[in-house]
Amino acid sequence: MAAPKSISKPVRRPASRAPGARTTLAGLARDLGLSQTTVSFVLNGQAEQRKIAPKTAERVLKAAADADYVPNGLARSLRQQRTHAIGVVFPHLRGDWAHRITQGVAEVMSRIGTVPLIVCHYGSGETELKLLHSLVERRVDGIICNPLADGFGRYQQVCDRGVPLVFLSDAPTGLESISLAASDPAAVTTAIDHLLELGHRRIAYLGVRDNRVVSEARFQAYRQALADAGVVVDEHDLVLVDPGEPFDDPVRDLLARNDAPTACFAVYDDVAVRVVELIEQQGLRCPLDVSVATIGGNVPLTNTGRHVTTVLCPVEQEGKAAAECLLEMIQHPKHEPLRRMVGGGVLQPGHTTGPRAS
Amino acid sequence: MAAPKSISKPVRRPASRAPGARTTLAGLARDLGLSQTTVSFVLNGQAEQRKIAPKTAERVLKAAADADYVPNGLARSLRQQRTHAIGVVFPHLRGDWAHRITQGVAEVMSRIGTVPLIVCHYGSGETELKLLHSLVERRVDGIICNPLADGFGRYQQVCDRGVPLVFLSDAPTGLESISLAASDPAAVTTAIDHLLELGHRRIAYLGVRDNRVVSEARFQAYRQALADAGVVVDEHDLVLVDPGEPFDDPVRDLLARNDAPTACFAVYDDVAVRVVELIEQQGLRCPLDVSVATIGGNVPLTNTGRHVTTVLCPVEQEGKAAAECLLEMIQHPKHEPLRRMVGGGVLQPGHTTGPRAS
DNA sequence: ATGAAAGCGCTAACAT
DNA sequence: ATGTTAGCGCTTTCAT
Repeated sequence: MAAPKSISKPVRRPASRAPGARTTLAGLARDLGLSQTTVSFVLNGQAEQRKIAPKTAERVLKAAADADYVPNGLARSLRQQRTHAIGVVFPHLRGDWAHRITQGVAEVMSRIGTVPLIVCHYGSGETELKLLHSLVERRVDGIICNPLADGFGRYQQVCDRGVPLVFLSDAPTGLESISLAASDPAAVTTAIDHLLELGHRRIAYLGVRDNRVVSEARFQAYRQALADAGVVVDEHDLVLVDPGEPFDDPVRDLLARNDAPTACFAVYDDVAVRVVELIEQQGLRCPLDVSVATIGGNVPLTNTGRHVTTVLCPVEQEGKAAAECLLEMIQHPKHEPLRRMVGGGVLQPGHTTGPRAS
Repeated sequence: MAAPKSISKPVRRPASRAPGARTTLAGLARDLGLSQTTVSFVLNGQAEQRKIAPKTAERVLKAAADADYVPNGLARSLRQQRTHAIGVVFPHLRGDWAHRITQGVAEVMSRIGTVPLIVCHYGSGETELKLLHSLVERRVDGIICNPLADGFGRYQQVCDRGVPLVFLSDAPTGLESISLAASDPAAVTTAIDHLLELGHRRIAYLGVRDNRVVSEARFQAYRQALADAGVVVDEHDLVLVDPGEPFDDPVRDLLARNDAPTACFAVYDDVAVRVVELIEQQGLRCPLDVSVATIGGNVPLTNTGRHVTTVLCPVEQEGKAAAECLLEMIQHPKHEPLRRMVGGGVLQPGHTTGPRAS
């Protein structure tokens, strides 16, 4: 019989033990002279249920507190196949939009002890892809995403990999297989109809070529609303700038024309605010010379004395709706894609007038 | 010799196999007739280094792609003791502040393939505690946090648990042991001095009791700047509202007084914007009747025709500085606490005047 | 009322 | 050039 090479097997550490060595469940159990099972049960509040002796439970709790034990969520999630985290993917965090959305999301998710992890790709599809991949790798329980117009492949991938996905606010055409929570696009119609009712027939469109589906959808709704009213759109009244590009020059050109439009529809409320400034800088009055309408409620200013008519969107409700969709999908996989439209879009008038008699 | 109970050991599954069963490294290796080691090395781009036959490497890559293999980040992180994620904790996501901060953070972190996971507690200390705990449990590599004034215990805990922590923007007194990246508080002094130079002696303070250290710090800097100039502050000129509470009434009262102040300092730029609106609503002109100064650069409007003097903060730089601090701490633990002050605070004048001769 | 042990899916030190 | 294997720290079934 060959002599054993060594009594204690050689220990192989994945890395040199970090100096801030953390207490583990095993360590705790060893110190207490108990099994991991018992300690685990107590720490997860199952002491009663598992008939652990109250004295034992108490000892465990005390030891855990003394050692400042923090369970390793990675190990737990790996074992449970559940992270109790979701990803929320935004193209930007400007204005109050992301704030209000996530507030709605957090409210719903806190009910099941799930934390929304927010990521932001600043409009870059490449970054978005990396972030989505990272979230999938991290095995989040689901993802809420405000989609880019050209990201279909990425979103499909997420779904194929089995991660529940809900689109937020935007309704990418061609991906009806993915759930969606959004504001009713009727809000645009509300705004345009309001201007039409005031007598405007020349309503400019101020938009951004920002690669977002909502931009396109709003543009279409604008055209449709005018078409429905039998109004022909002058192509010169369409101002579409690239993201980041200032509105200054195109808007000035627009206003300087002899046949300048009598009203503007701004695709987002921050655009509206900027346009009002430009109008006033041009020595024109708002709404007397030019009326401005928009969709929003994200820029606080639009509701407080700015000369803009806003169709207020219930943004938090959108966040809640998205979160509820996702919850449904997490709890009952194998679902038809859900579509939740948040009504609302309340006209907040009073800052628009009819066109001046010329 | 006792007969073996069974050829194949009983399999114990933690849960019923999810229907969307995912490919694992083991499965891939089995299908390829290779060891996990080989597959792992190839998939981690160490094929060359480990002298894997190019043909083998190719086979592995193809199989992984075909199976749409996504590595399990939980398992990887558990093993490597590294998540390649950091937490970024905000009290709110309003305005452009969080957007600009995270842009700076992301820029730095992307260099080392680490993703910033943003969380938001909406000003609630209780929620903040939960979020910090969750991040620690999830074993993020570090945390950047814009602290609340009463959260010392929570932050100390994070540090004690061995997670690198950097404070953002705010400088909690009494926690000098924690690293910090912030804007130079000299910005407040710049603003106040500017107003003093214009001849103002009655400079109101418009602030929020929002539980943030920066609010307190700015308030103190305001008092100090005036004290240094030998100006006595009228306690009636101090307007401090609770978070969420509107400024409308207190500001109207302030302006309606016979001895109304000739200038205002607003603690944040969104406050400034609101105050200008209120001033104009009162039929006063800004800056002719009342000048307004603030610190910021987060509300786009302040720089575009609003009648406010702003000391512009290089917000992205603050984010970058915080991220660089954190990086340093992650890569070299056992560090003295770092303090990085971002200079800047460029006076953007032109919208403030001296007091009117009375 | 408590414990033993089998994994979750991956990495990496150590063979061969 | 490729394989074996011991964990990372936890949950949970089954046995006692």
